[in-house]
Amino acid sequence: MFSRIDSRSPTPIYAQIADRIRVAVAAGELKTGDDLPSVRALATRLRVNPATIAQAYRDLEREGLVEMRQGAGTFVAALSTASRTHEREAAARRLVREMLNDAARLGLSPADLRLALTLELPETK
Amino acid sequence: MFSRIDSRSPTPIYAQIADRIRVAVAAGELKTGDDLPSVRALATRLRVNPATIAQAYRDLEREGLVEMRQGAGTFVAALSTASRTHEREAAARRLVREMLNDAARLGLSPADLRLALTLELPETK
DNA sequence: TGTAGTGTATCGCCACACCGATACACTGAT
DNA sequence: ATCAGTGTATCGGTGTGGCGATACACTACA
Repeated sequence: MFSRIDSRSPTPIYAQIADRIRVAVAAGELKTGDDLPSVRALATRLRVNPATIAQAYRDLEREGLVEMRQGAGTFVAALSTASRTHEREAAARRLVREMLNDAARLGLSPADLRLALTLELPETK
Repeated sequence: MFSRIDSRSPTPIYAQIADRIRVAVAAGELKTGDDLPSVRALATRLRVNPATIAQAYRDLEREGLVEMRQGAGTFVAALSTASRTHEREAAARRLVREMLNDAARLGLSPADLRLALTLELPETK
């Protein structure tokens, strides 16, 4: 699951790890109550510092995706699929708003974005 | 034109300046051949270092938006409106691709994005 | 050809993000 | 009550980006 960790990537290690877990949860590979590898175990496996793993887990906890229990471990949080989709919608809207901001900073109009979207965004059936 | 420069903003000063000029060009406030304030003039006006202004101008030059001529000044580049729109389209597509990347990193599907777009993106007639 | 005005180049300081080393604090099973 | 296993906290090194100070190089115009 954590085969590809690139310490020379511009995206920091803790972010790469958090990303992996986010998609695993979204894809259903990780379910409510599943335990993640311990901070130490994953750290030694990836030859990385425990604090780095902890930072990834902490980010996920702030998002409500996992729950860290000192002394016990880190587990996928018990969220209903409803609230989970709600979270995804909120995240998607943040992304879109961010893109709109960037577009405004560059002097691009919503029409410019619409054109680009029809070209780049995969069709959904 | 440069009334609002916030040195405490997370977006660096040179980027704020470049942004202002980009939207001014996009809005037609600056036309081909218009000269921008000199590096020094703008630097003293904004109480900022000349190198900071130069960096903003250099970024705009790499984008092909302005032309810097040593000893002479900095001018809005002579681009056809056709190539200008082409540039805008390319920039918009970069933004969209970047958003798609972020979405993938977060485990969001194109469908999630579509929903968010219908909610956040202003209608265009 | 001088000079005022322009962009250019280099250096150094500062803040901040990333992350490794290390020690601490808690929990649960035995 | 112990102890192995868990998360937590802190410090420090390293790299990088932003940007100020300062000196340099070029150009246009009188």
